[in-house]
Amino acid sequence: MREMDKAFDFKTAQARWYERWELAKVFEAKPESGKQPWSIVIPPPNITGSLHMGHALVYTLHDILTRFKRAGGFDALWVPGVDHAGIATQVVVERQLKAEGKTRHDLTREQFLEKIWNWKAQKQDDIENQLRRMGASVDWSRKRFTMDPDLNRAVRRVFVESFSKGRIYKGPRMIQWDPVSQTALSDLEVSYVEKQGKLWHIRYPLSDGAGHVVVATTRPETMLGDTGVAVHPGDERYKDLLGKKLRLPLTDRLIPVVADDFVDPQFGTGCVKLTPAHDPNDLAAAKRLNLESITVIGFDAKMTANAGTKYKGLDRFEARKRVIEDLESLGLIEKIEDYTHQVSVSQRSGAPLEPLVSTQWFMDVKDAAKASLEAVKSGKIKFTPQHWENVWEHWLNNIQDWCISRQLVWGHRIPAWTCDSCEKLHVEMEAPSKCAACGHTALTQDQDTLDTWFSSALWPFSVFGWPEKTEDLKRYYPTNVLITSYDILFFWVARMVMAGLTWMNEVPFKAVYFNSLVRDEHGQKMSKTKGNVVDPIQSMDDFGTDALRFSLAIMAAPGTDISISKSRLEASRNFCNKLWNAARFVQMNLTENVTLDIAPEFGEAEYWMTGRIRECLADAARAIEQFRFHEAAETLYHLVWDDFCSTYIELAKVNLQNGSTEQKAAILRFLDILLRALHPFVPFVTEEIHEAVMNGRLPSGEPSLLAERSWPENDPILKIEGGNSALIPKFQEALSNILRLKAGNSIDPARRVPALCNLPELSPFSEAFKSLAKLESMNFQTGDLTSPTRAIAVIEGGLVALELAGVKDPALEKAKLEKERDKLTQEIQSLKARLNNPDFLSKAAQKAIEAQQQLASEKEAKLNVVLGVLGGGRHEQ
RNA sequence: GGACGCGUAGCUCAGUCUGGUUAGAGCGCUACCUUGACACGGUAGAGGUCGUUGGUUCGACUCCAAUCGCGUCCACCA
Repeated sequence: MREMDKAFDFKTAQARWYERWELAKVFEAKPESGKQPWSIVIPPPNITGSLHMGHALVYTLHDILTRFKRAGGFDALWVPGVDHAGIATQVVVERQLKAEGKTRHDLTREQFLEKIWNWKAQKQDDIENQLRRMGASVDWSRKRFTMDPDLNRAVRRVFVESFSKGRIYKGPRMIQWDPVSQTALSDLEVSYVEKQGKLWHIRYPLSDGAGHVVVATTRPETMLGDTGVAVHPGDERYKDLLGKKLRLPLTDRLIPVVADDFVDPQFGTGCVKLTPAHDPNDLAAAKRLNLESITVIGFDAKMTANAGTKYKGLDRFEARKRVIEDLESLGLIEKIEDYTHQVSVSQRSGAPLEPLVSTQWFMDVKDAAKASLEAVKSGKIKFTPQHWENVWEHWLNNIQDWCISRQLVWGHRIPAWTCDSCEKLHVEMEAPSKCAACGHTALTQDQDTLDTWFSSALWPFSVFGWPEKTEDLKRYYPTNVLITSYDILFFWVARMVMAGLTWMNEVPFKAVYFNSLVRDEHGQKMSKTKGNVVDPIQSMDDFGTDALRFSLAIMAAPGTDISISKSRLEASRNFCNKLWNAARFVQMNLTENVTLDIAPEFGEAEYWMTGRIRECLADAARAIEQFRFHEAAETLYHLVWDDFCSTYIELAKVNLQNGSTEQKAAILRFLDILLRALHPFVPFVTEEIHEAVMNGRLPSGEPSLLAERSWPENDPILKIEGGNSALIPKFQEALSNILRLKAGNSIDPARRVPALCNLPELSPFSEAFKSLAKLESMNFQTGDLTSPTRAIAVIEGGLVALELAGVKDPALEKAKLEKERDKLTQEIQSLKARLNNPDFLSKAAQKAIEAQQQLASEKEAKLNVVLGVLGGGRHEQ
């Protein structure tokens, strides 16, 4: 039997245990076990990232669920993996190249890819080790990467079939173009930042010389591509201008004045310049009005030849300056206003985007969106918190075709080939050896790759080997729950549901839990610029993984943000230490013959403790099932600290030190149950204790690793009922009143005084009273205890007293009792008022009425006792 | 413009869905205690008219409405 240290040393425990678990393959799914499957897939972290608090939270919750289910008798599977993170990764590696003074164009596609693959291998290792540090009980034998060959096959399959069904198509459309990363983006990857800018009012002269119209714009350089000016059809001011031509300044073009409903006559001058090539609204209007589209800004964000020789080749922002200067010198600027407007930028690169018409691949997701909407409406997928269903509905109802092609090297290459000879497009699983149309053997594969989220969408079934009909797929799909953060509701969750319904004909998960945002100790969003980032790695180094996990879990109330702070981490560390020391105390008092299979001997304390455990385990299990992790953690926290440590161990100290083997066996059993219950939350400290205490005491056939043992709710010891459940709370009340009397009368806690109580049922605890309150004696006698030499306190159903000849402060005691009398009187008054109210009696539930009556009579009884003591007179018990 | 979340103790947060005792926790604070599991501990305390105003109800922190303050998302304004 190893001596336990005075404090839990998490540093050595952590690495040791993860290795042991992994070696024993505790976390590997066991399809052949005959157990019911339970599965969850990790939201694959980007290979660009390193562990932050958001991950730490998600992994903690995943792991609590997975370990809980594993212990609950399920064949629990948590699939780990990482995401290739297309743009993000390429941006990072290109930045590295830049540091070496190179660009990606100095390398061939293959060389560049090789560089990224090497980088990926390193990062993947890092991420996997971080998962291990978190204690994540993932099945490493099933780990996946979104660009694994199997997953690539799934991607190609979806692409090819979608194409053949017409759901994927290629064509020119307006997209958001990132001129820095040189790629198209989907609408979701665009964010809008507020910018202080100007609103330029520009005069466009009428071609007939009869004046001008004024248009307002935030982007003057686009005027070079204007092909019309629109006014509202009902706008009287411009009625006469309809159909007339304007001379577009700085060009030699004539453009028409046209009418369209989308114009707001109230805004600006009520005239809108139309630049169909560089604005989605203008493009839509131009289509309605049959206006042509002139591209004046190219993919490099420089002005094209269409912009005129004077501006051609200028960067768009440089061109803006020049256009304004030129207009000013022509006297065509009517006015310039300060104006705050939203500028679209790439979420990844931060570059200002350019709306451009470009030929890209798109996916029509309308049918899938409808089915996904239905899946949530019908309850096939349940959201926690539920209010995200509104957001879900709104987005899916307004969904647009998804631009899936990216002009990146890193990603799943689009399986499309064009015949070099006849230019026929072939979309196939494998490269065609020759063109099916003309027989030509030279074909060129599309250069583009797919949006990262394309492969992420397939994750819940691609990880199981789809499109092959694998055993894993059959067994573990659909998964039971998805835990992720709400900021990828559309990016990922929606697309997984759409893909799952389309390709598996079944939802990918039955529940979605949206985890909270982790903020700093003042509820501020963490950011590098603010410098308030709490690093999970640092937290684990300082306080231990268990402390980090427990802190996150106990704060994880659904739908609310989490504030992580040093003091919270300390509190959790202290909790782990408390558990450790309780175990240490138990362990140091156990002889070797005390084992878990010895039938325990029960006294009142054991009956009570059993009841508490039973209740708390049921509460905790229910809370976990409902994703109320904070409730589960808090329940167990108080079970350990208040019930087990403060109450039970104190009562059982005598037994623990001098009791029988059977009495000690009961204590051991309780500790064992607590370890099993806490293990999903704090796996390391519990496993470490388990080894130190249970080694050699486990029944034969019981796994020696705590990680393999069962959730304790069905432990036979918990079936034992009996005893008087009210006794221990009564004892606690009596004890704390005695302590209060000592403190209130300024008695040195160490000074032993005689005490009395008139509740004989508490007499079995007289030793406990004496040792816990440092009493000289504890006597029980019925009837009145009042006496001028005694300090008295009223408890439920009776009195406690301290013999304090000469020390007692009668005035103080009187004041205290009077205060209690007044409070009780007031409470009784309000209860009586309620109970005398005919409306209450006729309308309230019978149960509520009875509860109030019961309460009133309890308070009255107590008041009587207080009055009796105050009267100093005789008092019938 | 549309939708959603939050406002409870000095701080950070539970509780509100499902109305009914004296509204809880952790940290912090005050006093005392180094007692053989634990000072990462123990005991006793102080501290809240639950943002505001109305309404519903026998009864509101809880339900409804309005309002103020903070935050988020979606759409869009040339």
